[in-house]
Amino acid sequence: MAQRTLTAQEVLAALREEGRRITLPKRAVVDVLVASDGHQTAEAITTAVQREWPDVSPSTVYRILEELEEYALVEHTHAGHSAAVYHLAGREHGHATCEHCHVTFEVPGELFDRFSRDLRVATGFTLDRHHVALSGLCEECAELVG
Amino acid sequence: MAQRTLTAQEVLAALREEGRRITLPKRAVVDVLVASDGHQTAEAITTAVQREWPDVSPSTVYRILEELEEYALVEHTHAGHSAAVYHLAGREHGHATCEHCHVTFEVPGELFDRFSRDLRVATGFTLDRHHVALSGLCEECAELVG
DNA sequence: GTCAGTGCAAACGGTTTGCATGTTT
DNA sequence: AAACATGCAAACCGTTTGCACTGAC
Repeated sequence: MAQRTLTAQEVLAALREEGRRITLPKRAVVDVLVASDGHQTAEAITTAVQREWPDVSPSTVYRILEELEEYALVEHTHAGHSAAVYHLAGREHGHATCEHCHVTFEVPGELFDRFSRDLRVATGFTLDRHHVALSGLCEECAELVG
Repeated sequence: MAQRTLTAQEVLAALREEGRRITLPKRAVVDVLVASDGHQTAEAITTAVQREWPDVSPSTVYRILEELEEYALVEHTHAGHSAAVYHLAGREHGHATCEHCHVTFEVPGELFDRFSRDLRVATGFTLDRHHVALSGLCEECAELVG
């Protein structure tokens, strides 16, 4: 897996190489993903795209995100009951979502290594550290909420 | 936190003590939870209840589960994109859901201890080991899927 | 010109809610 | 009798899908 996130050009080039067409909505979605380089819901991505291109529809954004995931250019993560968050593929990491402020943080992949091994030995379960976010409280909210 | 799961009588007694009324649907839901002692979706609980009491409605089951959670008699856990699973409060444990067969397993609480500490030290994040299930592959599916 | 990609609107699964009725206390 | 709890149906949110049209190649 790559050690840095991709650029817009790299993402579009990869799509072209797979024989997919490059369209305005795709450029817009990729631009939003690259610009924010964060973990955003499909709705947030749609809103950001629509600021510049108001008639790009939510369903198109979902289809584009799905297409990007198919070629491992984007990944999504689920956090509790809330909407999935999407981000460019790149650094290997896990996720942790604050139950109070609902922000999703990255967690360095190495932190999972020992836990992942212990878990497999004890239970036979192979951890996918990426696809579901850990749940809990971020530092600020832990102080507030107790 | 208690070290064993509750009995139906204990659950109903706790509700009564809180001034809630004991109704047929509540008895039925609690019976299903006690009988299976597993991790079930609201839909599965509803179906089980309806085998004996066909006109208990799904919304009532949701409301009862919510009420039981309010008094910490039941807990629910999210696993990826799928429906939440509910179970009686009791043993302290985490959850792991197989991405392939969608079964949710319990993970002994102690397994999380070191990871939880490392995570807090490294990132400031306080893990809630219960509310979101780990994601990955169970032993059988890992063999099948690779 | 062809076909992948799009916008729209409707459907979806899981869950919540408003309201009139029924049942526990 | 007075709350509280229920059933039903409709609404909800995030997401997916069918369809006719548009625009990249």
